Amino acid sequence: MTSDVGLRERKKRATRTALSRAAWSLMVERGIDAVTAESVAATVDVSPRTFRNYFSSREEAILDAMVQRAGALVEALRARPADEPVWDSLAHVLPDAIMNVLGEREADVAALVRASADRPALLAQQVTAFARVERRVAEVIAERTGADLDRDLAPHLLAAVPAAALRAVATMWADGATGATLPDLVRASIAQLRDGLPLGRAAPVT
Amino acid sequence: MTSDVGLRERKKRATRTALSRAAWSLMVERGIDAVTAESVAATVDVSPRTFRNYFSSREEAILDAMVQRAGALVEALRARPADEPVWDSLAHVLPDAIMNVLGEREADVAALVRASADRPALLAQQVTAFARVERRVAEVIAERTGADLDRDLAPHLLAAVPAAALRAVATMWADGATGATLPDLVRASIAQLRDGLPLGRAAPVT
DNA sequence: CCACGACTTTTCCGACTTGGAAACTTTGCC
DNA sequence: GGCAAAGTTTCCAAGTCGGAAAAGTCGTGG
Repeated sequence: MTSDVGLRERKKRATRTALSRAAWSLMVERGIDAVTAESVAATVDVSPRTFRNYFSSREEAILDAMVQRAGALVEALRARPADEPVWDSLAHVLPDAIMNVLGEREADVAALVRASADRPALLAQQVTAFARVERRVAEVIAERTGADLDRDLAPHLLAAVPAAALRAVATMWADGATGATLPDLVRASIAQLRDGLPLGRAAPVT
Repeated sequence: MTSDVGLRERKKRATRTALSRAAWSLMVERGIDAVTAESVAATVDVSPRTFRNYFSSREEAILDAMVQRAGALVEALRARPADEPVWDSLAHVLPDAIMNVLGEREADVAALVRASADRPALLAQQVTAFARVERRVAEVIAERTGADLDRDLAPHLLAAVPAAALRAVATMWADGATGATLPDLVRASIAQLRDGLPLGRAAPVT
C-alpha cells in the first residue's frame, strides 16, 4: 500500500496528515478560532506558508481527514452484494459510517457541529465535501440499479435524502439531549425513511 | 403592511433590497466573480462600506431576497388545512414554491446553481439559509402533528428530506437536459419520497 | 560519492478583504 | 429652526491570500 513511494512522497503525505490532524485537534480542544495557519503550522513546526501550500483554508485542513474517511463509506457501499435492495445496503452501511466519517469520538462530532454553526466557511467546506461523497454514492446506486444519472431522479434522491437525514440527526443529537446514541438515531431515521416517513402523527424515537 | 414606518425605515429597507437585487442581477448577468462590495455598491450608488454595513458578505447579499421569499413558503404551509396529511400539504406547496424561492425565471435558478458550484461560500450561505427555513418548516409540522422538536426525529426529517430533494432536483435540472420543467420534477420527486422511494429499479422521470 | 535537476519549504512582499472609529449627513421630533 | 438619533461615508489598521525567488532536500546517473 505504501510501497513504491520514496522518502519525499512519504514526507509530503506525513506533513499533510500532520497538518490536518493538528487542525482538527486544535478545533476540538480550543475551538475553531484557535485554528489559524499560524497556529497549525506552529504545532507541526513548519512555516505558515507551507500550511497554505497544502490547504487553501483552515476549513479545508480541518476536513481533509474526514474526506479521506468518507471514501471508506463509498467503498463499503460498493462492497455490498449487488442484488441487495438499496435501502438495505444503506441501512447496513450508514450507522457505522457516521462515526467513522464525522469523527472517532462523539465529542469530536459535537465539536464539529458546534464549530460549523458559527463558522459558515466550515459549513461550506463540509457541504461541498458531502456533495462530492453524495455524488459518488449516487453513482454507486445508479450502477447497481441500472439508472441513468442524467435522466433519473431516483439515484440522486437516494443519495441526497440519507445525507440530509444524517445532517438532521447530527444536528438534533448535538444540541438536544435525546438520550440515544448517534448510530441508533441514524438507524431510526433510516427506518423511517424506508417506510416513506410517518404521515400522520410523528413517531417518537426512544 | 408598510404602514407606521417612517421615511428613515423605508429608505433603509429600500437600500437593503436594492443592494440585494443588484447583487443578484450582477450574479445572473455577469457571473459570481463580478459581484463585489465595490461593484454592487456602485450600481446602487452608495459607498462600499455601506454595503458591508448591510451584508457581511456578497453571498449574504445575493441570497437575502431569496430568504425573504422563503418566508412565503412557510406561510403557505401553515395556511394548509390543519387536518391534511403532511405530505399532501408539502405536495401542494412545494412545486410552486421552488420558483418563487429560487428565482423568478428559470435562467435565474440555473445561474444560482452554477454560481454555487464554483463558489463554496455561496453554497454555504444557501445551506444555512435553507436550514433556517427548514427549521421553521419543522416547527409547523411539529405543531400540526403534535411532535416534540427536541425528541422526535420525524418533523426534522419531514423538513430536511424535501429540502434535500429540492436541492437534488435543482442541481440535476440545471446541469442536465431532462426536458421536464422544474415544478414537474419537484412533483415527481415528492411522489417518490412519499412512496418511500423506489427500492429496486429506478423510476425514470419522463 | 557527488553533482545536477526536480521538488519542497521558506522568506519576503504586495494586493485584497474586514471591520472599527470618527466625521459628516439625513431623519424624527419638539 | 434646532437638537438627538440613526445612517452614511472616509480613513485606516489588522489580517489573509497567494506570487516570486532564495534556500534546502531528495532522486538519480555518471
